[in-house]
Amino acid sequence: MATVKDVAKLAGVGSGTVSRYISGNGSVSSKAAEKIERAIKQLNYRPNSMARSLSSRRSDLIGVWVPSLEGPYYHMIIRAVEQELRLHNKHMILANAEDAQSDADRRDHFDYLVNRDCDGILMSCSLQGTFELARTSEHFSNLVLLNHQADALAGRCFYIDHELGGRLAARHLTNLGHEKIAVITGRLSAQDARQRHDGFLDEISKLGNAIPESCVVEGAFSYAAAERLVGAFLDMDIDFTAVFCGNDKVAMLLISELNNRGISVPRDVSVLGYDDVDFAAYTAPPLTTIHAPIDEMARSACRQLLNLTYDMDLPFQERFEPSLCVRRSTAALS
Amino acid sequence: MATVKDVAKLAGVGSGTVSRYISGNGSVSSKAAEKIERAIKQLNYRPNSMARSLSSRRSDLIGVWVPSLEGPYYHMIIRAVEQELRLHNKHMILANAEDAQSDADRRDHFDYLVNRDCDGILMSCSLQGTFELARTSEHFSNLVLLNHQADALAGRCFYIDHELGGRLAARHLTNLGHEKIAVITGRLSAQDARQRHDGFLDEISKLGNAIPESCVVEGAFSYAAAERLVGAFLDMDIDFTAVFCGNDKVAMLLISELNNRGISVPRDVSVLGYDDVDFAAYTAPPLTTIHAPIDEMARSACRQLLNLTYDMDLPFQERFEPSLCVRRSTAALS
DNA sequence: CTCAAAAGTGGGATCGGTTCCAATTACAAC
DNA sequence: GTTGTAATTGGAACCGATCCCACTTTTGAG
Repeated sequence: MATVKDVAKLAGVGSGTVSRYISGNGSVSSKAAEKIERAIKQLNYRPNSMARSLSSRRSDLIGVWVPSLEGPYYHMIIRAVEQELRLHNKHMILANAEDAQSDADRRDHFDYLVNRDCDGILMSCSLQGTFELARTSEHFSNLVLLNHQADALAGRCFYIDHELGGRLAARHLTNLGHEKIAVITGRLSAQDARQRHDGFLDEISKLGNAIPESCVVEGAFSYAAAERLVGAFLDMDIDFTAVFCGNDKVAMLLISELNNRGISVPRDVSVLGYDDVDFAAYTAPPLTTIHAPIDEMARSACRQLLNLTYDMDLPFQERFEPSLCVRRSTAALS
Repeated sequence: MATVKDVAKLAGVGSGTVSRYISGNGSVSSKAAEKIERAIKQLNYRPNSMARSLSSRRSDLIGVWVPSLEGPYYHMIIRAVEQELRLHNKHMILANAEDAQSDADRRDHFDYLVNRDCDGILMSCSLQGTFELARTSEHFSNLVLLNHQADALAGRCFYIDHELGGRLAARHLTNLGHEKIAVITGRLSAQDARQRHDGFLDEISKLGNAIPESCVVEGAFSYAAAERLVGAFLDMDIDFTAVFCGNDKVAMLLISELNNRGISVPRDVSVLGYDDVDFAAYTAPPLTTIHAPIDEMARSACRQLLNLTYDMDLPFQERFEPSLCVRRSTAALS
């Protein structure tokens, strides 16, 4: 493999000139540029990224930490981030903490990124522990958070206004005439689940309704956990005509299990999802859900991380608004 | 940040000794080891990965090329690969060619990985073009392919026996008494889609049935394309009691659209999926499908890539067998 | 106790870039 | 033609590891 020196020699210039030509930092005469260009072509030269990183002290690597890769949610984030980074010729390295059993494990996953000397880190988290993780990290300054609002990280938190999302959900179900509503939330220790929950219940009460605590079920959201949760929920014999689910995965699962028990959606029961993940439009029936602009949020976070890390000036926005997306899993109470 | 030299000085040993201690290549006396260990702790030393890579000429980076990140299929691969690589302290960098418009674009995406000097590349492809891409690459030797069999790459191709999968599908539907069967396949220029298709039709004819060409519909598999495909398919007014779908995404979509048109699954029509992706068990009704061990295949490919690249000796296997997974989207013909 | 083989060691050369600096050249204004 | 400023240049120093080599120490067999 050819090196800068080879190129410099062939082009009859100094190695510094070649470097300047390639990086675009500093001026190079057009005569020299032409000779260098020719030499690069002739030698089929490609800069060595390790050498470049060592010497310039930037790896051009962005670490992405996610708590899980099961289901569509985090995948949508990965997809958006990969695309955005590729646009700027940065590379993503990924750490999935799904198999972590403890905070120490989660830190290991974090270190897996840090040890790679990535220039910045994007954490998609909502669990309390993850934020603490970020806080104590030495990489604090080039860190950006998805799905968490924290004063200490003002300007680096990207989030969807889930409280609003909860309100939209409450209004939709109320507008349809539903009063006996059950709620399946994610872990309320997670900020985003909490906000949806709070927004929903507050709006419900503002609308003159009240949901007894026994109608609110809390649980985790992996497919397996959600399956258990939904089963347990239906066995509780709660009297409801509509269910507000903490995410689309749970909504889909719930519909499946309701069908299984001979209950038809939306004829007998309305089911409202949350997130509007990729498959939400294609279930049977297609999910009415709260559309969360996950993709745009991820892109924004990514752009701001690039700004912070590489002193760029890309446009971004921290807060995103969800919107109601009506399909066919909810219907007016007959 | 502390360097080897700092550690060496503090420990009162040479830098080579520190390096040997850390990498485990070469012997270090227990006395020296102890001093080094102490110094590392005291200085909070962490090796610089770029310097290490430059000097050792290995980046410990594995490139993963996928044609798309839409839907669960490739995500399952990403998830498996990330986990397997992390286990061996390698890092994944990802290139998603979803936005590629041409072969040149796809090559750009490939170069995006190569330019990063990754040590090995795993390509998950089935399209013809991708294989050509791999063939002409200078990284040929440390390349492993998912979902493609090619003689030129014997020992580096990891695949599921889709012909068998097609046969299993044919037998299942035939056993249930279905004769009027429609088929929705992926692009037949892709090897894996072709194999499913061929296996299915061949087995059907072995079983004494025949499917007219007009009952076989070919199309692409993005959600949007699949939606159009399914709509067009249903508008064709084919007479069928069962449909064999090229993947679960299409099966889910088809069920949704059938419901929409007042046709119930499996009462009126049986729908058979393929792949057994993560959500297949949770649709309404849960999908009967051909389980493809995607996860294990990806892990195997990854392990063999590690073997080739880092001279390891991890167990692997090239061929995987699909199996029938009966849930509730198919039923006996009444 | 001797001596050869093995184990352990220090430090310099090296990997392939970037970046700084002093020196040179180009150019415009007068 | 002179001068001052800006553009351009070559090359050395450096980034922080690995790894080789020559050397010293330890080990154990006889």
